[in-house]
Amino acid sequence: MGRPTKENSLTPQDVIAAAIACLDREGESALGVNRVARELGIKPPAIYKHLDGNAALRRAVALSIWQQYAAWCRQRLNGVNSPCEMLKVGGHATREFARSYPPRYRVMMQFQLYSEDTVAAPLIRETLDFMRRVLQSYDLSEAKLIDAMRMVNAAINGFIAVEQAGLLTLERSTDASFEVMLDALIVAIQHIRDASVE
Amino acid sequence: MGRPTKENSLTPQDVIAAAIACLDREGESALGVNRVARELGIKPPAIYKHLDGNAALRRAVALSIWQQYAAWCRQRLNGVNSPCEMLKVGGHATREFARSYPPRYRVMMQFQLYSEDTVAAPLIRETLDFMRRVLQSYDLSEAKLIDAMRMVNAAINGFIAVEQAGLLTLERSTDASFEVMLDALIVAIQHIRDASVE
DNA sequence: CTAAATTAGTTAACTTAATTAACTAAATCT
DNA sequence: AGATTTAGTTAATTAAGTTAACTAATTTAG
Repeated sequence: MGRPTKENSLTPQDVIAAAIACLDREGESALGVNRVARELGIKPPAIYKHLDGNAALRRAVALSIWQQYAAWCRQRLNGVNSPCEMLKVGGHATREFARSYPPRYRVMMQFQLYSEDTVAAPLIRETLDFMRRVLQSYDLSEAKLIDAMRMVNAAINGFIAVEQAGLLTLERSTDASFEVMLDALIVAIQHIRDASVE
Repeated sequence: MGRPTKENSLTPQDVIAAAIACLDREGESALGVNRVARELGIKPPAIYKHLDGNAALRRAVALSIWQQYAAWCRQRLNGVNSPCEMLKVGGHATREFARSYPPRYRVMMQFQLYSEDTVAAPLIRETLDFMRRVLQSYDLSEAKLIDAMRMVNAAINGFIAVEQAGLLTLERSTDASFEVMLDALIVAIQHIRDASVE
């Protein structure tokens, strides 16, 4: 039985969307050519007409999620102007994204970036660039700005990773701990600014 | 071809050690029953006499790595007494462990802890308990102590995760950024201590 | 000291996933 | 209308995980 009409035929975007649907419903192990083909009602080899195998599928999904995350943050940061507020809103936006779509967050974070990667590198750099703009208002030297970016990024994503791994079992609200951390990070940034360069 | 003498027969520990050897040499994808059986010179089904399949193997490996990490940190912290130094030494020890054995670090961190887990939970809790002892000398209330633990843990492990994902590509020494972060965290802890409880 | 019971391994067979190759027929282009 | 493209197909290969049935060396009990 041949192929359906062209209008009904799939695009790489359709495949990626189906993969993300599987991912959301069944977790990372569902992110495979066979599972996604079943989701789309086609046979596994047909996937190869749109994306070159499992690795390419994973990569395309990760890039798509990075874009979703960028849009998610952009929307929430719209209209926020004070650097301190931007940092907090950005932190909450990231955590909210991770809590809304845990498997997407995991795939996004596990994505291995190779510096030669001419598609992924600019996308991810751009996504993180808003943080640079936020921190720029703290009037830091270039090296200190990078240090601050790395710290904030590490703390926020590290918190979320630990939280999602189920390692925050102590008797204390994780929401409150996160809020306290964001405040403490702002103080830490100021410390980096004021520290003498050794 | 029956079985070898009992003295030559394998133990679960042997299987775990072989699995970690595969992991170190070939990365996470080598962490499977078949690959490990080949490493040991036996057939895949024989693994099941020692560990109940792939999931159990992964779990046992993760727990073993947690223990190695605990020993690694204990050794480096031996003799260090000032809380500030302990925090820094602990941070460096963790990063050094991750850089020495990247796949082990990844497996350890990806290990999903379920609170019902009566074997893993105490082990991991105990491993992180030294941090509690360090922070206790900062004289924090219980809630603040938990907040500080979560922040320090998040920042250190987040930094390492981002570093290992290859996302630290900017023109700035990652060693220096890490050092700056540890100093800033100490200030952040003091801020948590001094902050009024809202 | 022999006979029974254990048990660490085996082989054989099944399932599922990824992948490649060869094929088919609908849609498009001249 | 006929040639070409191409989105799908089926068939076959490889590899991993798993289960079941078997085997023979070791241990243990009588």
